Amino acid sequence: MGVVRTRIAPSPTGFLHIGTARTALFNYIFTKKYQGQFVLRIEDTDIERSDEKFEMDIIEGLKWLGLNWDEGPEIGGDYAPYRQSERNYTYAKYTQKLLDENKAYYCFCSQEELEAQRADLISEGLAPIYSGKCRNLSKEEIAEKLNGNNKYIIRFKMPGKKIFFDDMIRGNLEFDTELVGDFAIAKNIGIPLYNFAVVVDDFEMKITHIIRGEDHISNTPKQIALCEALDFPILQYAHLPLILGHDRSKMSKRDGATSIIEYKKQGFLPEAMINFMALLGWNPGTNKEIFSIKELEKEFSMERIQKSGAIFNIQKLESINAHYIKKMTLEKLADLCAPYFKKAGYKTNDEKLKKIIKLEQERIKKISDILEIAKFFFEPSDYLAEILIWKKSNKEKALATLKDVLKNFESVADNNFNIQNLKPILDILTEKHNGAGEVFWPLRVALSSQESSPPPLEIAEILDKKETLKRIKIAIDKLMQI
RNA sequence: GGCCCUAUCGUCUAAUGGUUAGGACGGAAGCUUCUCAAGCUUCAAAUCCGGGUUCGAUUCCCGGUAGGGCCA
Repeated sequence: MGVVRTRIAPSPTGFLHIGTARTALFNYIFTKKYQGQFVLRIEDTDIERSDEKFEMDIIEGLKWLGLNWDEGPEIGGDYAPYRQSERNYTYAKYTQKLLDENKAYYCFCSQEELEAQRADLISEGLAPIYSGKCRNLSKEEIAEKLNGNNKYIIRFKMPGKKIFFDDMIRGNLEFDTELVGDFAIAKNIGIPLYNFAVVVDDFEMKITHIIRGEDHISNTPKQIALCEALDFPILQYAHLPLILGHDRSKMSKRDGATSIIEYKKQGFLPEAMINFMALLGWNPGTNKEIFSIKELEKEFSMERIQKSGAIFNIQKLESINAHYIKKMTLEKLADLCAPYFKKAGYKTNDEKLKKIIKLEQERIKKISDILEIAKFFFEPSDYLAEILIWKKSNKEKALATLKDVLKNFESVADNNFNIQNLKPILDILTEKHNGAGEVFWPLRVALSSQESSPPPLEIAEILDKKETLKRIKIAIDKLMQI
């Protein structure tokens, strides 16, 4: 394969959603595999709907995922600018060329007229294409209408023929352009419409491979026809299957976050997102499921991309995320968790934090889970006295064991208050009270204020002697009141 | 409405013209000194339908059906 140049070309009319992120990923790993260049181009031709905040979100999201580009709006490159709104002179040049060569024409048909035609054609069961009314206006007619300030658009003269292309994922695809008709390419000389701007930019930016969503398949024949008219080379196309919502339709808000940054906020790790997205539509052909981005760069192949759409399944994402959390070093995980405690107003130190993280590491699926699952270390919550009683036990026994534990713990020196020294005590009490449940359960609930938690001694050590005794006393008081 | 794409457990997917149709997530059960989590073991769960081609089709072909996409 020669030089590979790819691009991700999002419109800043919305946040970076999972589909665009996944397309970016496939472009990125494909490009890296062939040591090519990856370009970010902002397609902001729709000025009304484009917003800088969306562009920022897109850039932030891609960077967070680690999908760095070699050329783009904020870093420049040989083919700058990389924002379509700044490239009007380029589009104007090619629009004029098509007009001069009689490959495009002014169309003065009104919106109402066009819609009426469409409706007619559809009701007759025909393809809703443009009639070609303005195709052969004379120079005089055009000049007259232009002078008369008539509203117009510029249409491309679609050659009536079949267009074939070889999709890297789907194989040979054939389209009859008779069924497409003369489509609009520009609102004005310098104001291009989607298909035209894409073709011009991909040529100007020397893109070689277009890897994009399946939703662009039917745009491809239009773009190829434009390439032919402009004497541009035909590029390699690869159309990725779509990411679907729970009901197999397009992803909507209730199927997941609107922005990739939302996943970051929810505590997903970028490496998990990458891994998950890669598996949505691609597989290595082996049972291996965990891939770093570097491994993907090596093992990725277009041949193994799926043809059918994939439903976005957050549980799978969570399980992959949990995997990466388990593999993470304590230091790194602590760094990621610390802000959640800080935000909640809990003061901690490195040592305590690491102990907590070590204990909870295998219990969280997302970083954000840490606060909910570990806040009891900082402040006990109120709980029902009844939950102190083990299901196979009763109030009297719970009270007796807690009192016993309290008495024995009190005798341990402050600086010896750790698992190692506490365990023998619990072993003796377990024997004395006929079963681990009789001792572990009430103590654990007393320390954690909840029915499910890590084991009691691990908690006690982190809490320290003073806090442990305090919580046991509270539990005893609670039991006495029922 | 036209055109295009797609079809394997609930989900993501593997496989091959001949397999007990494999794995993962999720689910169920069990084991692991109380609970949770993790880990391990086990179980349930799929080739859309109908025709061909073939000794044999989940796989190749055709037609349906369903879903999706684009055309505004």
